[in-house]
Amino acid sequence: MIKIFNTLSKKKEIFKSIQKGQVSIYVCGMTVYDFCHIGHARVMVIFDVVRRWLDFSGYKVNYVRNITDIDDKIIARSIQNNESIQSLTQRYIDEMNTDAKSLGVISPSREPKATEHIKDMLSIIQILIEKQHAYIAKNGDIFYSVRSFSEYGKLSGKSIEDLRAGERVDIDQNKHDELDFVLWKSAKPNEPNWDSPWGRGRPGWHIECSAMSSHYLGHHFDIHGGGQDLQFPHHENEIAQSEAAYECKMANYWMHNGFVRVDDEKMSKSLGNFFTIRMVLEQFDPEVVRFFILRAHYRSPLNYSNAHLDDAKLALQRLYVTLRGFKIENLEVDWSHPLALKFREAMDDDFNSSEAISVLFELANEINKNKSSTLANMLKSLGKIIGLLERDPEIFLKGDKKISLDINALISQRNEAKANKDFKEADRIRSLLLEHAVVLEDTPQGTIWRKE
RNA sequence: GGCGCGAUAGCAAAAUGGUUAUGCAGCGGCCUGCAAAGCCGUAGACGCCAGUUCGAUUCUGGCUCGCGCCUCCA
Repeated sequence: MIKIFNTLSKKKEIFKSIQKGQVSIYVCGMTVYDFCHIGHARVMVIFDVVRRWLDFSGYKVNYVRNITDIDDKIIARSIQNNESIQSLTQRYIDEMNTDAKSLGVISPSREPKATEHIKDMLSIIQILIEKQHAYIAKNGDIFYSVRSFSEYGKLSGKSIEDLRAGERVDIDQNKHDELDFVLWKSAKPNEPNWDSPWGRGRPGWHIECSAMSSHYLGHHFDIHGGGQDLQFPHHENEIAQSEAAYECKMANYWMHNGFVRVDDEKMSKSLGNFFTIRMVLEQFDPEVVRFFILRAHYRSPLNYSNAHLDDAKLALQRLYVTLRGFKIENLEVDWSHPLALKFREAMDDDFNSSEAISVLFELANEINKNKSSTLANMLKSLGKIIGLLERDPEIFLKGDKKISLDINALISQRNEAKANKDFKEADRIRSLLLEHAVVLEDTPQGTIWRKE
């Protein structure tokens, strides 16, 4: 029995899918005009684990994560770069996929692009106009009439009156009401545009998700996810569009992940305090980054710093050191084992990967005590379910970067020195290796090494 | 101004109305030529003030501080 914290009710609810044995998930993905940062990594990894856990739990998962490939920032960047929008967005889609792959994120079932669904957007807009939830303004833009949707604000807990009281800038004079948002922008010179019944133009920000989610998952689907910052206005507006157009509930469960922070401030493009995934991976193993993300609960804020990544690295090393030397072939888990059960209960309880990972350490302790290959097998199998511990421990522990020293030769020399009781020489060699971040371990089976 | 979230040991981070979270770091031991890894033991916590309760870190109220959304943002 899986429980999910639903933003709509602000409570954990028992998950029940619309169709037995199947789950439909829509997650708002990236706007592709730059490299992804660690905040994007968090969304990708968290919903990757959600889909993996649902899949593991026996559901057939249909997971859609969209790509926004047309918006103001993309247009601005394309002009700035003197690069076509098509080339710019494709370039960053490729970069995003590279990052996702290195973080162990399984590709979604579908990754639709906004520009491939203009027709779907136009048809919703048409319905909204017919149902008088949208209107054509004097300048040709089409706006959604927020006050026409009585449930507006139900996701984010905002009331229309409070919003009016807020400080808003640059109110578009074409709007009937300052809260209204744009569905379709009439064409402007030097901007990409598409044909529509109301003249050429391009879509507003929110309509693409209403269009694509209904296209791939239907008017009513199970889970809608994204970063906390999308709760308002983006997801609120999606609900307004979809539910007004189709007259049914859009998604049963809304999931929002917490922010990545830097020095207790939200990591964001506008603050400029972001670290791209690419930058971080220059210093840290991608699995360390994934582990770092999953070690915190998905709804909690996650403070980013090198020290915290170092900490995550040491922790993950412990698990791999534990796994070292075991031959693992069978990946079946014995779910009657108390620790396996504890892992499962943690994941069932709103995807508590933090608690689930703590179980991995409890297992590691048992394995180190008893050298149990059954438990080692369990450790690796549980890790695999959430996309961790899948590599050969030797490869993780030794790293894939070339080391300029001949480690094996130096180990032999040291062993010779040790045999001659020349401990000064033995320690000199060990220090030399340590300067290159190579740590030696003398075990009953001989001397082995790993990267620091 | 409106709405919401959080405050856990040196750091990070979960759960929980009474029983060891977990990882790193610390201390004492075992192992080792010495280390490393591992094991055993140990210390250290629930922002402040009230209330409910036999008992609260956990529930309720107030306060303080921090953060987020209300404008593009995962």
